[in-house]
Amino acid sequence: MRRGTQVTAGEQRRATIRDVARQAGVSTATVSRVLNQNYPVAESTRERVETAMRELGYVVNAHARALAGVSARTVGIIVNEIVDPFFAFIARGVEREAARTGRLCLVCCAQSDPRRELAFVDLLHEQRADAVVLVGGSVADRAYLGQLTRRAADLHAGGSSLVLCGRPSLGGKVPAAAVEYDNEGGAFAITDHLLTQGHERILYLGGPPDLSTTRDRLAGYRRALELRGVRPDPALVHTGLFGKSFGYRRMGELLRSRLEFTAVFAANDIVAAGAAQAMEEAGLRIPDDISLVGYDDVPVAEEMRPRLTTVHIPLEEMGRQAVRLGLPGDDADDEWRAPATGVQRLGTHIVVRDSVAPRVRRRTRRT
Amino acid sequence: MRRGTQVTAGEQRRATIRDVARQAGVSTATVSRVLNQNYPVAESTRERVETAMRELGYVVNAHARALAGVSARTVGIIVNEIVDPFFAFIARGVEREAARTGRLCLVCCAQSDPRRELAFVDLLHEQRADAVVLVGGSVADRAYLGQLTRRAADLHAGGSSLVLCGRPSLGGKVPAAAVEYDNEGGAFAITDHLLTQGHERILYLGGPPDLSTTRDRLAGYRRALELRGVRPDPALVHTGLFGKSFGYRRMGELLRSRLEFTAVFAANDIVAAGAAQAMEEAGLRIPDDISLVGYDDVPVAEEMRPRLTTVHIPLEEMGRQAVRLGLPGDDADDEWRAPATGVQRLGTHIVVRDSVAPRVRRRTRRT
DNA sequence: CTGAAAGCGCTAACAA
DNA sequence: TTGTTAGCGCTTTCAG
Repeated sequence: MRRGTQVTAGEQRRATIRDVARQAGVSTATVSRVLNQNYPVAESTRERVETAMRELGYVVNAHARALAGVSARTVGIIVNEIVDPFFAFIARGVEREAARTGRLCLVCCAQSDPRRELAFVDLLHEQRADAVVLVGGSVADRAYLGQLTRRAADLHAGGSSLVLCGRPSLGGKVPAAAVEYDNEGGAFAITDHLLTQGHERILYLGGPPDLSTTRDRLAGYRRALELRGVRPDPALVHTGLFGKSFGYRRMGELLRSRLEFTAVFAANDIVAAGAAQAMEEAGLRIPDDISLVGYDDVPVAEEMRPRLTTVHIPLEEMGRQAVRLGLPGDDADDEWRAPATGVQRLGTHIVVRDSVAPRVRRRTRRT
Repeated sequence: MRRGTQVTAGEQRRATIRDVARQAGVSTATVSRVLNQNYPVAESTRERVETAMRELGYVVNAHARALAGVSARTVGIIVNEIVDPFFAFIARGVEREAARTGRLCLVCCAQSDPRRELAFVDLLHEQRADAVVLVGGSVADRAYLGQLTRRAADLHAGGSSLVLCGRPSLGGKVPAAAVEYDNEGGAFAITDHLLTQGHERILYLGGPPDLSTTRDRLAGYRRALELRGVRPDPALVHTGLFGKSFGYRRMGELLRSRLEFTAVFAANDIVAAGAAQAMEEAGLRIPDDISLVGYDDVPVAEEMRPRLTTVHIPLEEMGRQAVRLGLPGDDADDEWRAPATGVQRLGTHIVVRDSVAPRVRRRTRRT
C-alpha cells in the first residue's frame, strides 16, 4: 500500500461508500441499505443517496462486499479448451445458469494438464467461488484423484462445492457432486448401429487411453461387440488423442497399413472430421467404401459431407445441472447445505445421419 | 453476518491467516510474507508456517487480499456467445494471456444485447477487474455509445481499463484501448477475388445491418465493386443476422425468388454454412452453379464441402493483444499508467479454398 | 528477520 | 427509518 506516501498529481481514488454517505448526508449503513435494497429506506433518502452515487461515479467494491460476509457470487469452471465445442457448450450451460442466479463465471482452461487443473481448483477456492465445476474426463491416477479428493473436502468444508461434469463421481464419501451422461450406453448404441448394418471389423480411433471418457466409450463398444458375438480385436483399437490432426494422421497411417476394417468409430466428432479428411484423400468414399461415426454431436457433425452419424450428449444441460447441483438452494433456508454428493445422470442417444451404410463388401485396399 | 449467534453443530469456518500465525507461533505479517515471498523470511520460520498452512488446510482469501490493496488479478471479457467460434477464439487468446500473467478470466455472455453488455461492464467494474475486454461489433447508437464512454472513463479513473476488441475505437478522447482488424480490407479483398473470377452480381448475405462489423464488410464490398466499375445493386444486399439458420432461410427464399446473382458473399462462415445447405437442397452445386465465400476463417470453413474460401482474422492474437493493451506493464514501474488509448490494428487475408469458380454462365433458375 | 497495528470498503447487529 | 460500530482477512508501513 502507498498509504501516507505523498501523492503526485493525477492520483485517482475511487469513491467509497463513505464518500457517498458524506455527500448524501447519511450514514454508510443507509447507503448500504439502498445498495442492497434489503431494508426499508425513506424515498427521499434513497433519492439523495442515488444522486450522490451518480455524482461520484460510485461503483460498489465486490471484494469488500465478499469479505464482509456475503458470497462472492461467482462460479468457477475448468475446461480443457474453450474453443473445443464439447467444452464450449457445457461452458455455455454453466454461464447461463450462473447468470440466471446473478453470478459471474470464472473460466479456466487447463489444456488437458491435470496439474494445471488442480492449480485452477486452488485458484478458484481462493476466489471463494460458490461452486467449482470441473469439466471433462479424468485420468484414473491415484495421486491425482487423491489430490482432487482433498480439494473437494476443503472446498466443502469452506461452504463451497466441487462439481464434476462429464467424469465419474469420486465415490460416496467424497463431498463432490457429479453430472454424468450415459457415455457407455451411447457407445454401445452406436456400435450396435454399425453391427446392425453388418459391420464387424470396426476400428476405434482416438481419445487418450487413460481418460475415463475413452474407457467408457470403449466399454460400450466392447459390450456391443460381445453381445452380437463378435470377438473384439485389440488390433482395431487405436486410441491416442482427441483432435482433428490426430484423426487425420492416424487414419492415414492405418489406411496405408494392412489392417482390415469396414467401419470407423471415432472417439469424437472432431477426430471423425480428421479421419474423414484422410479417407477423402485416400480416395475412399463415405459411407460406400467405409462407414464412419463420431461422438458428441457438435455442430461439425452437421457440416460434414456426408453428415456424420454420431451420439448426442445434452452438453448445455449438463452445464446447467452442474451449477444447480453445486449451488445451495437460493430460495431455501440459508442454513441449508446442499447434498454435496448428488449424482445426476443424463441420457444420450444416437443421431443417424449419412455416414453409415450397410457393409456390402470388404474394404478394397489401395496402395 | 452471523457473528455472535449461537452456532449449531457442524458449523465450519475456514482457517485464516491468524489461525496459521497462531499455530506457527508467528505474527500474521510473517505469514503474509511467506505467502507472497516478497520479503526475506528465515528458512526455519518459513517451514513452520508452511506446515501450519498445510495442517489447517489454509487457503488465502483473494477478496481480503484484493481489498488490502493488491489487484484482484482478474480480467473480464464480454462476448456475445461463447459457443460461436469467432468469440471462442478471441476468448482463448484473452484467457491465455491472462493466465500467462497469473490472472483469472471472468467471462460474460451478453447474447447480443447491448443493455446486458453494459450491465456486465458494471459487474466487472465491481469486481475490480484489471481490464475489461469488450468483444465484437457494436451498434452506432448514440445513447449506447455515450453509456459506454462514461464507463470507459469510470474504469480508467479507477485504475482499470476498457479494451474494445473487434470494434471501432470510441475516439481519441475516450480512455479506452482498441484492437481492430482490417475488416474492410478483408471484405475488399475477397470481393475483388470474386470479381476477378468474373462475378458481378454478388449477393451480400447476413449480419445485423446496424453492426459495425457489417458496415465495414459492406464498405469493403462496395469499394471493390466500384473500383472494378461495377455499380452496387442495393437489391443484392440482404443483411439480417449472423447464424446458420438465417443463412439457410434467407438463401432459400432468395433462390426461390427472381433475384439474379452468380456468387454469394456471406457475412461470416456460419452464415455461409447455412447458405450452402440451402443451395445444396435446391440442387445447386458450389462452385459450379454458384460461388460462395465467407468471413472469419473458423474451423467450419475447412469442414465444408467444398471447403470454403474466406477471410482469415487473427482472432486469438486479437484476444492476446487486447489484454496486453489493457494491462499496465507488469514489469514496468508500478507508477506507470498504460496509454489507455492505444489502437492496435491487425491484418486480415483471404484464404482461397474450393468454393469459388470463374463465372461461366448466368445462374440457371430452377423453380 | 520479525511483530504490532492501521487500514482496505463493506455489511449487519444493535441501539436509537 | 436511521446511525454507530465491530468486524470480514489480508497487506504493509513502522519499529524493533
